[in-house]
Amino acid sequence: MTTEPSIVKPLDFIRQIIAADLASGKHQTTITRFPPEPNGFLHIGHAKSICLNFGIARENQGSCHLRFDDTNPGQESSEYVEAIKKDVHWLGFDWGEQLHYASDYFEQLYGFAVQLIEAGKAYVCDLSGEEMRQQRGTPTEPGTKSPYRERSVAENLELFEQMRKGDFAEGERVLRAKIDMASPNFLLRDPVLYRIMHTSHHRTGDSWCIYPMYDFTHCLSDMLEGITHSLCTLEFENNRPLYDWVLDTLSTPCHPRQIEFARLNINYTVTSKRKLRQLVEEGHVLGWDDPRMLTISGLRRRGYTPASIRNFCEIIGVGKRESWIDMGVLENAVREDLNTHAPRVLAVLDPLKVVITNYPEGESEELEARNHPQDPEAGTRMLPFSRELYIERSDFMEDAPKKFFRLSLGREVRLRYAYFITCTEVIKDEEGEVIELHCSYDPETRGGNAPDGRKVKGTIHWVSAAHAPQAEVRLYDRLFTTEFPDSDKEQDFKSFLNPESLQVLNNCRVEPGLATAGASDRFQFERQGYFCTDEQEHRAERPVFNRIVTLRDSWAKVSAKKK
RNA sequence: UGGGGGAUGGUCUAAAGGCAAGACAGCGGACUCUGACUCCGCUUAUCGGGGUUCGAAUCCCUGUCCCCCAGCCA
Repeated sequence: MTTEPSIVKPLDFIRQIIAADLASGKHQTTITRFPPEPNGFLHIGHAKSICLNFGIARENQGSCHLRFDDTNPGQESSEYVEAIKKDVHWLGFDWGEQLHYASDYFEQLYGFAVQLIEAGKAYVCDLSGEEMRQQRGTPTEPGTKSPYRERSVAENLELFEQMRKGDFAEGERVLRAKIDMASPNFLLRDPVLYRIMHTSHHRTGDSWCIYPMYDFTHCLSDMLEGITHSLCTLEFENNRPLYDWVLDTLSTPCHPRQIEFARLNINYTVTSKRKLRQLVEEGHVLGWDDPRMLTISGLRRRGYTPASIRNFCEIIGVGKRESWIDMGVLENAVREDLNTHAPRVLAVLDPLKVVITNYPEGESEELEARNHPQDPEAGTRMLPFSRELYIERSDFMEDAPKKFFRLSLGREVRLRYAYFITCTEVIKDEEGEVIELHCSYDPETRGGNAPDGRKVKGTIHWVSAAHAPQAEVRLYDRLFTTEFPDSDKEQDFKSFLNPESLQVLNNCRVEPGLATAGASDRFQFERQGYFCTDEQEHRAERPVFNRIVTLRDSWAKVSAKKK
């Protein structure tokens, strides 16, 4: 990955703050962090955060820590930890030595809690969750103070230690900060710092039965790691006063600055870990890495390149207003990358047999084809040609309009890199379905050009029937039928699932070289789109391709408009 | 009826008191052995109302609309 300093891009508001902090001498370096909770797979929204945090660190020769925010053991697992590490690496980022877990700080965090109690700034509260909720107040009315708020330091210390020892049942007591029950910000109305959970943790096992809450853990973890800028999404703006309160109250040696930015939203999909998990667990998709999911692993399996995702994250920018990015922007990012890098091949997805009646039976020859039209260095390959071919069913039309630049009875087209052919006869079955075409070819046009200078308007792709391996091709469409599936108050987002988001084609025919393609190899099937061998299921005996994205198709636009 | 944020073409992002710019989408055209790519052109925006100023997207006042906050989730 390279940074291009040639074009001076305006800095986003976060980079401006960081540049100012460096310029003023407030900081000598920049240390950021990406802090996922290991309770699910990363999605495209996380990619934005990853690119931001790791990108900023790289630009400033600082570092970016990968820290797992693993304070809620019921939800979390080490499978998620491994998946997340894999995804961050795949995206092209490296945390070096800076791999951390909030659970590494449990002992220190406990010590900070004790300090807070000693300072009279925290207390053990016996209220139940329901009671606490009732006493929290409303936006306009202050909450009521807990009857346990004025316990002595000694009693709090004793109780907190008992909580740690496991003397209480789950939910029986919590540790609360003593701030202000009348604050207009609910988060300052004596928030819970620790709760009792008799649950094993994926890293600390059963050594703890009290677990710190996010607001207590996150700021202190940032502080312990010397994070300079703690970047998070907008919904944490209300948490910032609490973030600052904890660090100020404990007079910590450093005080990272929390800055909030707008999370990424993309239309026709959901970017919420909770909802993605629901799709997986309820079987609406095949797994976290289903190619229709905008998880990092789904995008990888779909065939997206890391560079295209990074580029996408750069294009969309970083700001503070809530925004919805059009799915087309993501698709365009991968097209742009693949257009320059993906080798071109011929593959027929919906085969229609063509017999070249004037081509000798039992013979074949090889024709040279370029691997990339704009890149001569990509080289060439040889394609077998013979009397029986397959073309795309949609490239033939019996009653074709004038603007249909493809095959029709009596019309001449070019077979890419091969010959001009003219359709002479249409063979149909009893139902009237076209099952075969008879065509004649012009031997003079070998390679694709006519010596007499005559032109054809259309060029279509083809494969030689005897030489083309059969393949499975999976076509993907958007997962949801509506633009904002999760913003409907009445209807569940799953009711907008697109029943046609996956279409499996079993009878595709591809050019011979594709059988030996490796796992996750990407190609452009000419005139159709970009495809990728499936990282799990592709085999030489049974090639499996996933469609990454279609090519732009202005003919589809024209023909759709006429309808 | 509290507090915290936000409003620039259809969408996203710039412009830091001085020509409202770029990308995506859309439309039209050129080119073409991919109806791809590429190239050219075009349509479309500062939430409303006041004010300050030679000059306001930007500063001030005011109104409107949208998002977030009452988990022992993060």
